Amino acid sequence: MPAKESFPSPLYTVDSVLFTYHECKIKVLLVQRSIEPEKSKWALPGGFVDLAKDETIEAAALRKLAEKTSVTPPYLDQLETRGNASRDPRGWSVTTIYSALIAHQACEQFVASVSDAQWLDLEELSGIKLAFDHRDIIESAKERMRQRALYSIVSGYALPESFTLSELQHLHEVLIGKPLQKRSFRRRIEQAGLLEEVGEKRHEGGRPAALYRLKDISKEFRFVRNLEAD
Amino acid sequence: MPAKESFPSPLYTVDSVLFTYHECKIKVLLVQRSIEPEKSKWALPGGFVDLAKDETIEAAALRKLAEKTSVTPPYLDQLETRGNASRDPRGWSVTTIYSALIAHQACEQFVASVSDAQWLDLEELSGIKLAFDHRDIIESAKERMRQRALYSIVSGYALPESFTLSELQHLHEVLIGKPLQKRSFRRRIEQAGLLEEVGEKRHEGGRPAALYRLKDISKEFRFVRNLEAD
DNA sequence: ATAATAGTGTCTTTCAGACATTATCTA
DNA sequence: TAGATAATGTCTGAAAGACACTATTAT
Repeated sequence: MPAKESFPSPLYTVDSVLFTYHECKIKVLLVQRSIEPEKSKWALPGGFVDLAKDETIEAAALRKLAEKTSVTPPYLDQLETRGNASRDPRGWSVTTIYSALIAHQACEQFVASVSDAQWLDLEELSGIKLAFDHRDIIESAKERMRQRALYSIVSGYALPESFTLSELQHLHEVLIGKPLQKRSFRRRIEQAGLLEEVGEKRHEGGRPAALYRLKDISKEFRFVRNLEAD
Repeated sequence: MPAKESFPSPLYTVDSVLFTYHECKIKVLLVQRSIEPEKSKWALPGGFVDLAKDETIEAAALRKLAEKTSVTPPYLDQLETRGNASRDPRGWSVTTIYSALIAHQACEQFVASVSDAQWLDLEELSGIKLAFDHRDIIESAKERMRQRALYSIVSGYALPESFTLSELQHLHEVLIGKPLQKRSFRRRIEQAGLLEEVGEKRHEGGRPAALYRLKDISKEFRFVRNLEAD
């Protein structure tokens, strides 16, 4: 057995992949780093836990998000934790990653008003310099979102509080990457009673669509059968 | 904005919930703490990352498990990370929890030979003093195992390398907490091609059962439809 | 009326549930 | 032979896929 050791702790941070949906695209919130290392590169919103202020790591993630968006997202879910000797040039570091969703309109103003935060299309990521292993993390968060779209409707938290079924379906189609059967999509949502009707709405031509909002149970609900993938 | 701060790191550890299956029971590996805090209470195998020796947090978890069982488990999966100001009396602490599976026979000898490690029935947990929030963590790992049993057969890694379909089904029944339809269980496994046949085996009375081993694809495979729960 | 989008009817397909039947062993 | 466990046949039922059809609006 080894002798008594001191065990310095690794650096520990929390980061969030905050998604939204706007103009038929999935977007992710990025902030520009103002300090070394990786200064001026774009990164996920996050940072060190404030041991005095934060009660939990989740609270730390929410605090960091609120600093960048002025609001706290209605959906936050722990994704995974990555830790190794090489992801941060400062040395051994660990980060717990949260996946979050918010309506674009809810923080559009605020994000547009600051220069160090922006919404970026998932498609445009390839051209951007990202800090640390954040590109890989976003990829993994995206894949989890895609899987979730097959058996839940939590992705609806990326929409405004009220939305049409067509909007919700289209969001799912973008996430999954292929078209869905309207009948199947609506049938299961109705059967599970996941939505609440609110009013009516007019569109560019066509019959007006009913508006819905997510019931709280949608957050936990999982369909027992997945939609078709690939 | 706050002034420049120092940001002390929280304590960071990795812990594993190592399950196995023996004599029709699910068991979890516990180790007795030899030092304060929570000295002499039973705890999950784990501890601090060794920044010099461990390349990743997963490697740290495996190293800790190997110290207690002498072998590395064939299945290891990151469960969740918990971090708050109150779970450890020493102060702010964070732990990343892995869920692992191993055949009972693979480490039976070793575990039986040391006094500070034991396999404990999930049912017997209520009578034992557990350190920190480990009881709650085990509960959460157990629930995840149960969910997985509905759409995958990874729980088979808690069995010896070769096993019968009846054994695998019974393990699933214990995890899920209710009997399963033999036909449904076998049909989906065969259709997905998750197992490999190996030989024959004799039992206490009755027709001999074919022996199978898990194919590697079983680790990633998910059925699109869950078995019935509740 | 036409175009556009929302919403429904209904038939097919897939796969799990239920349970009976056959197969192969031991005592 | 009976008893036990393994393995399969097959019918039913639930829910998704496919796609045509109707409904309601704007122009």
